[in-house]
Amino acid sequence: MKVRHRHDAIVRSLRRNGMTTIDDLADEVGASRRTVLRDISALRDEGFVIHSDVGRGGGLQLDPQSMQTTARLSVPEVFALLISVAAMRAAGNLPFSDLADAGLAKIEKGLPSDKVKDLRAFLDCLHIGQLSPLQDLSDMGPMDPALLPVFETAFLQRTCVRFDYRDAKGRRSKREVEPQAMLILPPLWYLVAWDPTRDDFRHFRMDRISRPETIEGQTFRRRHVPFEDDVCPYRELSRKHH
Amino acid sequence: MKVRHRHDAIVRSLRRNGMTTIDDLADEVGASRRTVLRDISALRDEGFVIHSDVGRGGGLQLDPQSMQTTARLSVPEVFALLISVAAMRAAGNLPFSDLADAGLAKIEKGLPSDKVKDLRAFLDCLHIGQLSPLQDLSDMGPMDPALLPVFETAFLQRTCVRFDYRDAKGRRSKREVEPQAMLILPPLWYLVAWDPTRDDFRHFRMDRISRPETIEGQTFRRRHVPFEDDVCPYRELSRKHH
DNA sequence: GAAAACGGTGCCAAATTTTGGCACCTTTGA
DNA sequence: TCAAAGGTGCCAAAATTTGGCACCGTTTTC
Repeated sequence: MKVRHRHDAIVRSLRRNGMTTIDDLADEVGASRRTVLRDISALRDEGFVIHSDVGRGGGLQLDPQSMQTTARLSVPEVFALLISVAAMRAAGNLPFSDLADAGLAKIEKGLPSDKVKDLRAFLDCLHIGQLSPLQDLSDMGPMDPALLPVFETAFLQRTCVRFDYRDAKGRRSKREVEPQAMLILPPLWYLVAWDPTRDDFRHFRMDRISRPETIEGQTFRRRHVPFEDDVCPYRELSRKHH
Repeated sequence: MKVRHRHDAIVRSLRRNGMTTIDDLADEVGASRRTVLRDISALRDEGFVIHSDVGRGGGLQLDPQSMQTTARLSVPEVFALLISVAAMRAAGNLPFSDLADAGLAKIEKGLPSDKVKDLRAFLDCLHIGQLSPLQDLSDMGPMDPALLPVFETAFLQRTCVRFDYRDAKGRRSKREVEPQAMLILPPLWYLVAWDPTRDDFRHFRMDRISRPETIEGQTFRRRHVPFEDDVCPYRELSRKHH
């Protein structure tokens, strides 16, 4: 029997019986007394609160208050948490990131609404870079509020997107691209997209995009976006865009 | 690395990259090609839908709609999430902080009250400064992975900690201190601790700490750490440490 | 048509983790 | 005082996981 399953069995038994002894548990799950003790210890590490009464007539009791993670989070809340943790990881060298990730994975799983999946698909394409100390933030403009819904659709359903773009020198152009990823270099947001007419990746500062719209019925394949680890190979490009 | 964690890492990577090859995955999670293949197989058994394109130019793709299982959030995971959100709020340039806070508040309600008190107490000890543009990051070393569990225990249970420290001039010393706060000046982390033998606060760069261990049974009282608002009065000190 | 870049399988020895047994400790109720 | 309870440290045996290796079948590229 797998460890995981045995742990589950122990928790179930504790829930059911209220009070149990280690030997009974060992008997029930078919493991040795020593192993059950180890399991109990592991469960405590995981956060289960298990009271133990030592001495004759004693036993184990699972605190029913422990491990209640029945939090019903709203979709925007989960979304916000996801971004927090992604940003945290991107900052680098932060302890506990793995734990936070693991926790979020569980939260997600507890919220099986379609809307969450939509947002998640959107977030899957999110790359968050290091804060650039030399960044010039002065010309960061507001983002078009229509962007988010359009790109949500784009990332979830892989539909192409059309928009107007104004580059660093103020030149305007019309684009039709395949959105492949989002790149966040706080506080700037970029869209990384494959441009079929140029047959190459291009990236667009989100606050320079206007009049975005979904191109109905025109879908695309995902490509390998050339990111290396968490380091942003577009650093030079983004600087150029400033 | 535990199997379960590797599986999570793989799912995360698949989500992030959209399209990946097995060799890339193996590289990323630090396992062999064969092991990753086995993991993929296991994930498929668990219900994840992973499409594979064989042949040159092919790769793996995770169906974002694919199944998710039940949730069980552990206290350390909530702990990690709290830190993430606190860090993000301090960074100041990402939206959605309020939402993330609201979400976490809901999660907290599900935990036993004493745990929440501990978590809050820890958060109170977390000070996150602004990124200094002039920061010299060149000598930031890797943190000892043993630090995390030791300091988690220290902050949650108020146990003293023993470790070796190497200061800016390379001098080594042994320390036994009471961890009072964590100071984050991205990307540097400092431990702010009361040193009983010196009868004063000392701070330690996390990446210069080695061989950390919990001093079993020796606990301490919290003290008032002399921070003012979110500004770090140790700025000079930390610079001295660079 | 050959080579290269993909995913995938079977097998086995080595590495790693888990397990069970044992001795022994402390606490508690009868 | 004794028996029944939880708990720890240690170690060798058992089980599982891992990493090579050889080899297959596709598909794209040259």
